[in-house]
Order: sequence, then structure tokens, then C-alpha cells
Amino acid sequence: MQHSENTILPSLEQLEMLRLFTEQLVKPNDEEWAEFTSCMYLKHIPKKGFFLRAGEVCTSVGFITRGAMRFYHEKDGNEYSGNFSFENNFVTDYDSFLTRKPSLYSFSALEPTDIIVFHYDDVQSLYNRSKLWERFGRLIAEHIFIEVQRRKNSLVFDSPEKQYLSLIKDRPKILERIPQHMIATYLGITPVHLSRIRRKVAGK
Amino acid sequence: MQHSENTILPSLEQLEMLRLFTEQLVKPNDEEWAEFTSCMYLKHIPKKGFFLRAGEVCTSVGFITRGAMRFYHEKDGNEYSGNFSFENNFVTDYDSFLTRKPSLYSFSALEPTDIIVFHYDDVQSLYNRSKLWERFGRLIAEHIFIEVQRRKNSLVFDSPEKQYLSLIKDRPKILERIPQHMIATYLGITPVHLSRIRRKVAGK
DNA sequence: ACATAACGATAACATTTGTTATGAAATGAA
DNA sequence: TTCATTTCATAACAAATGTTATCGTTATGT
Repeated sequence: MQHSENTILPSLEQLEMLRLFTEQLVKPNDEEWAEFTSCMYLKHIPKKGFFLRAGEVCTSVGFITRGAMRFYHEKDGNEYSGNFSFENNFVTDYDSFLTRKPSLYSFSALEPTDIIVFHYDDVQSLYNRSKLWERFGRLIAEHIFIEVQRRKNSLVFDSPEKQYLSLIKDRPKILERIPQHMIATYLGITPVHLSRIRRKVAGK
Repeated sequence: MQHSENTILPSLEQLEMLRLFTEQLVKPNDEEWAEFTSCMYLKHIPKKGFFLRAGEVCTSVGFITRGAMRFYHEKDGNEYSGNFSFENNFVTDYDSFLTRKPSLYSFSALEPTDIIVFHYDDVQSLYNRSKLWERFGRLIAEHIFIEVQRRKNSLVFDSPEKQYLSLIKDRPKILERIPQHMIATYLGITPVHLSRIRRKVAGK
């Protein structure tokens, strides 16, 4: 009864979203897919609700089928955004999940959000039982590594203006669905500075 | 004859370094270890020599047994450091290695450096043949993900002064073996600014 | 040993970015 | 609707950081 609050199962539509995502990386047969689905739980997070709060250990990985989440760090009463996730992406503090140490960050919903949740023990069990899911785990880790590596290099090598222009091109959902002051702290700058950049960029 | 320039085999001492590193993650039996060692090549890079140049695809992963490497990005005739690696660590543009696209970065040796090299096809073949090496690949990807994720969050959430203090505590080798102007660009600041931070920190 | 280059501290000044405050428009709740 | 809240732009000023140059020291190569 460990996961009693999450024992609602995902809908066929939600399952299909995850299946399409998964098949970009591996091709599970029916048995393997059954193993996978057998450890899913559905979780709904209302707007302003939390997936994880700073200080807690992140014990699960979530696949977002609807909504938007951000993770942020609190310092001196201010919130600094680390990243944003939307439908068809994962939400987790994978560092905390893997190391089983308390997270430094909170994850909250910016919109009503539906998540398919996998718990730590079930994930490890999939890895142990199956070469296919072991490979899936590797490919996922490689993908998120590439993503965060590019983001890190952009922070060091690119000006905030260039980062903002990249955001417009590569992640338009952020511009459309996230308030500007949150985007500013995501870029490591103040809302005032971002507003100045926008004015400068608009005049071109 | 594909790797003809690298067909020197590693010494017993170098093999032992890699074995110790590997066994922190997986426990290969003799047969598995033999598979692993059968695709190693030794490469020596003299000081100021290159492991990879911007524009080339990174076709290998290297384990450093001696020396120091940095990767950097060139812009407007200046060099901006991305990271540094020393003995008992890997050197690679894993993004370029995995995606098979040209690297944006160059990797050069700051000291005479010895590397045990694994080529792309051999690595993929290990993953296909063996569940143990597939797992090793996952664990490596998870580790470097955590590393770069923490670095990225530090860039967004911490002041340069705090990052410098963390460097002293967590990566003293960088302070001891890397020139200050390279450390500065690694922190995303100018050498002058880093010098000012050092003076401020010293006066405490 | 010598000449040269690389390194690091510092100063003076320029530029960028942050801080605080204000107001107007958009959004959300009762 | 009405009222409060959030969001964003902007201005004035302060603080942080970058730029350029100089100087003495320390490595490096021949």
C-alpha cells in the first residue's frame, strides 16, 4: 500500500503518449511493455501544487502528459528558476533520485498537471530484470546529459541576449507559457535586465 | 588498420587504474574484463597537443592515466574554458560522441598526458554484447549527468565568489594545476574579476 | 644563462547589470 | 462586474563587472 494515493491508472491516451516517447529509444515487445506499464501510477498536481519540495528525497520519476512544471531554488526569500518541463517530458530531480539524497530544489506546477509516475524500486527492478529497460535507462541518461551539458555550456559561453534568442528558437513553449520574471531567473539575470534585452531585440 | 596510430597497449599500472575506477560501478568477471581490455588503445598527447579540435566529430572516449586536459570554446580570438580533467577521469565530448556530430569545442593537454582510448564502434559493440557493460554505460551517463547538472545549477544559483570557494573545497587540483586566467573563464568571469575575488577572499 | 613569453596583481575608467520605485495593462477571484 | 493580484515596462541611481594598460614576477625554450 506504499503508493496508495497514486493508484489511479493512466488513461489509454496517456499511455499512448508515453509509448510514442519510449519507442523513439527502444522497441519493447508486449511482455516488456507489460512489465513497464505494471509499475505506473497516475498523479494529478493542481496549479501551484508540488511534485517535490526542497529537503525531500525525490523517490520517483514522472512523465508529464499534460501541464507545465518548473523547478526552482529558494534563496533570501527569492525564487530562482532552474528549468521548465511540459507534456511529453520527464519531471524529476534525477540527482536526488539516483543518489537518494534530499533535493535542494522544489518542483511546482504552473498549470494543472497530469503525470505518470514510476517509483525508485520499480525502476531499479526493471533495470535488473531486462536488458531492454537497462538500455532505455542508459539512453535516457545520455539524453538528459546532452541537454544539461548544452545548457551549461550556453551559460558559460553565450551572452544573456544570445541565450534569449536561442530560447525563442529552440524552446518557444517557454516564451508562451512561462511568466517573464521566471524566464529571467532561468537565464541567471533579473527581470529588469530581461526586459531591457527584449526592448533591444525588438528594435531589430 | 583503422586505429594504427594508437595500437600501443596500456601498461599494467594504467590498466590497474582503470580497473579500480570501473569496479566502483560494476564487477566484471574475467571474460567480461577481457572483452573490455581487448578494445583499448593507448594514446600519448604532449603538452599543448590536442585530443580533439573544434569541427571534428569525437569518435572516442578517453580515460586519463596521467596529465591534465581542458576543453574550451574559441570566440572572437579568445578562449573560454569549459572544464578540466585529470588522471582517473574521462575526457571526451560525449555530446559529439553520442550524436556523431562535429564538436564545437577543442580539447588540449595542459600537461603531458596519457590516455586509454575506446572507439565508438567498440563501445557500442560492448553495449550490445553484454548486460554488464550496458549497465556500466548507464551508470557512467548517470554520473556525468549529475556532475554537469550540479555545475549548471551552481552557475545559475551561486555568485562567482561562492563558486570559487566551492572550487577550492571540491576541486583543489584545478587551483593547483590550472592557470588562473583559465579558471576565470571557466567561472564565466574575466581574469581581472577573479583576481579581485581572490583578494577579497584572502582578506578573511 | 639568457631572452622571451606567460602569468598574476592592480589601477583607472567604461560599460553592463542590479536595485528600487512607479505606473499601466492584463489576469484572476469573489 | 469590481477589486486585488500579477505581470511587465521603464526610469534613476547604485553596484558589480569588464576593458585596457602597466608592472613585477615566474616559467619556458634555446
